[in-house]
Amino acid sequence: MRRNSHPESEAVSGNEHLRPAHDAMGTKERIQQVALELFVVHGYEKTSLREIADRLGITKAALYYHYASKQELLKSVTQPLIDEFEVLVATDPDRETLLRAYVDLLNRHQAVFQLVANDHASLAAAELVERSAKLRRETVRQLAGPDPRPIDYILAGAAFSAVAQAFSVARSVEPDATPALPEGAAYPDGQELTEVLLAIALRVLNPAENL
Amino acid sequence: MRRNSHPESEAVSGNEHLRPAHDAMGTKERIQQVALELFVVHGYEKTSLREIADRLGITKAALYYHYASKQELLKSVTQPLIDEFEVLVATDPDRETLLRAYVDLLNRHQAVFQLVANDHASLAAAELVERSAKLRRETVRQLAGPDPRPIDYILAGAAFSAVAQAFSVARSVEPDATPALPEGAAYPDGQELTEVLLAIALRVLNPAENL
DNA sequence: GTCTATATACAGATAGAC
DNA sequence: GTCTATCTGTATATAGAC
Repeated sequence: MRRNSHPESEAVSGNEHLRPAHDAMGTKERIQQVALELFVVHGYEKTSLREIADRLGITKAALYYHYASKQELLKSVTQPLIDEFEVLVATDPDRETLLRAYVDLLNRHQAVFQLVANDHASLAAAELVERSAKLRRETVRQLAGPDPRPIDYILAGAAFSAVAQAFSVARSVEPDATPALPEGAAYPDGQELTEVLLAIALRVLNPAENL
Repeated sequence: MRRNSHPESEAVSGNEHLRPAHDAMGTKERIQQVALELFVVHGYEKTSLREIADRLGITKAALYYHYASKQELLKSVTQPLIDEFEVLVATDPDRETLLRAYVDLLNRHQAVFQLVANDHASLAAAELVERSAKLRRETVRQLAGPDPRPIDYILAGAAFSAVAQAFSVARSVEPDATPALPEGAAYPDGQELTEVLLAIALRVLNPAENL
């Protein structure tokens, strides 16, 4: 990968005002933040670097100082979630631990989840199609339990998806797609929401005998 | 490149006054079919008209004889599913009827579901963001039952999503994302699959008291 | 109904000044 | 670290011949 220079170290050189790692890091993070927002709304392919730059009040060329390409910018946005998820499944946790950790991931990487779940094109551009498929395969396998029958895989997939969707409703990720709540009513959140999501998953994961 | 100027379908040439567009229908449908396949795999924005034309053995310009724009082609592909879905929810069916009809929709419009579920950009380009949000809102409302509390909406969303995901696993819509089955094992299909999906939904939709 | 050729637009990306 | 200016590729869409 090509690097123009190291913005973090250069600012400390002279007698300028303090513009340490702070400034460069701040810009990179603001770029990621704006890019993520636009990717989620318009999709990766439909979002142009011009649009990102305009929103930030800079030019396209300035973007290229921070990221070598549009693809690199996308990867930098999706990487933390994928890496964390892979570490999680690699520990081969039990059902409940896995589900709780998954809900924690949903909470901390909400927007990135929304992006990769709704925009396959961004998965492809980030070269994550295979890795994310493997993640889903592994998660389903762990949820399906030992000696799974076909129906157990179906239930595991359903439970996995139900948790994410229930989270999406409770956190109003797509407000237009959910009925409005009456005055005074509110969705559970925090630890209470985690318990609800866990309970939903366990409902689905009940043994298949009575199907 | 193929230069055949008369594809087929002279069978009804005596009936132009009754079915004037019949000649073009075959070609139009082949275009839709190829377009849908490519949209699903690469996403709407990443699929070029050149790619569609090449796959059909014609040129881009020929495409424009059949569809006024790329957007019109997309709309013609997504319209049948959306229209049918809207008719369905407009009948305000009971839970079980709705779920069975939904599974029927999944079966008959599998690829279109896959497209709009995984590619928000195509929803936007087809100007279906609002309509599909309303469809989901209405479906969730009907699944949540009368006098729903917040938790009932959460359960309804979870159940809705669980059915689609369970269907996707059982029909191996994304084979790489599902663990391989052992020799001789197979997923349920047809009426049996419908019953399984219904049972999963009803598991989730159980009253919320024991959450 | 399909072709060749082209108009037009805008995307991602680079060069070099400041 | 950001700018202006530009290169290059490719996309949608159109014009007009056959």
